[in-house]
Amino acid sequence: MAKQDLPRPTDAELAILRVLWERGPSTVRDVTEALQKERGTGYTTALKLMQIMTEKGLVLRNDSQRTHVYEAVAAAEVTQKQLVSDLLNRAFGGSAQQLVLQALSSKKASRAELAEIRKLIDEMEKNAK
Amino acid sequence: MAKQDLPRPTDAELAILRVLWERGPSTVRDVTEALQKERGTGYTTALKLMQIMTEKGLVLRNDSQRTHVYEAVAAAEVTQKQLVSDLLNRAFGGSAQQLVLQALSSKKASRAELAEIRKLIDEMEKNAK
DNA sequence: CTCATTCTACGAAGATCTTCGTTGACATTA
DNA sequence: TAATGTCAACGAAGATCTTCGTAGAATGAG
Repeated sequence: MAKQDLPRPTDAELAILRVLWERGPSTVRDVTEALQKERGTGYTTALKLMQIMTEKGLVLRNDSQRTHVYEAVAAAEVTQKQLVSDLLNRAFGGSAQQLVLQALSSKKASRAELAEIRKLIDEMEKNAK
Repeated sequence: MAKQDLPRPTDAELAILRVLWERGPSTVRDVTEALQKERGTGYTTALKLMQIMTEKGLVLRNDSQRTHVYEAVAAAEVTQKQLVSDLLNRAFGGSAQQLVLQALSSKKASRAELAEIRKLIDEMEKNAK
């Protein structure tokens, strides 16, 4: 039990999770290099963040080798869903419709994306009671 | 010019903005009472937050009366769009489609809501090139 | 005018976030 | 084995967030 007690990741933590989601299990060096470009993150900074994330349970550390290997505990989809749900409650009063509206208009989706979303809605209507 | 330089509101700040959006221009006392119930926010806490928000430019203060009246600078929709766009970039690599998917599945929308969203997509498809 | 009430201002405390310098352990290689 | 480089651990500094105690100014009642 327990499993969904993961705290909301901070901005810097989320950046690290994104690297882990993309690369799979990685070392501090790997993550640092990935973040070096987009944020200029230094090695000890990434290390410290990943140590804290280990304490929080956001990542898992394999220290059987001298060079530790970290991996995200929750899959991208799980964390993303949590973040959306959180934003939904904090800023939209729970109205998924409003959020979807803002999401679609903030970054105008392509025709193909719209079609995909429409397909999704069809599915949901079928499954809705 | 300038106008969209508003910083991302923190959790506590967002709670205050939600009250201002709902009630319109309000006093510290008004806001405190609204937040007292859902968060147990005290008077000086709300006051301090609103003072900080004034400095940040998130709210406007009318101090022509002894009891100051505050109002949100940005309409709900503007701030919401910013928050969604922000989350989109931080957690979804810019894929609006993925975000919409998570939003719809996290809080299963009602049949009516789904219909609304579908209508929205129809509009967007029409306007898309 | 005096007292009690209501308000804003100020500052500080504790928590969290982010960054990084330093240290000592370990590994590689010359 | 001695020198060099890589790594995790630790602590601390500065920033921001959140809360609230206290003080002083304005207002209204008696």
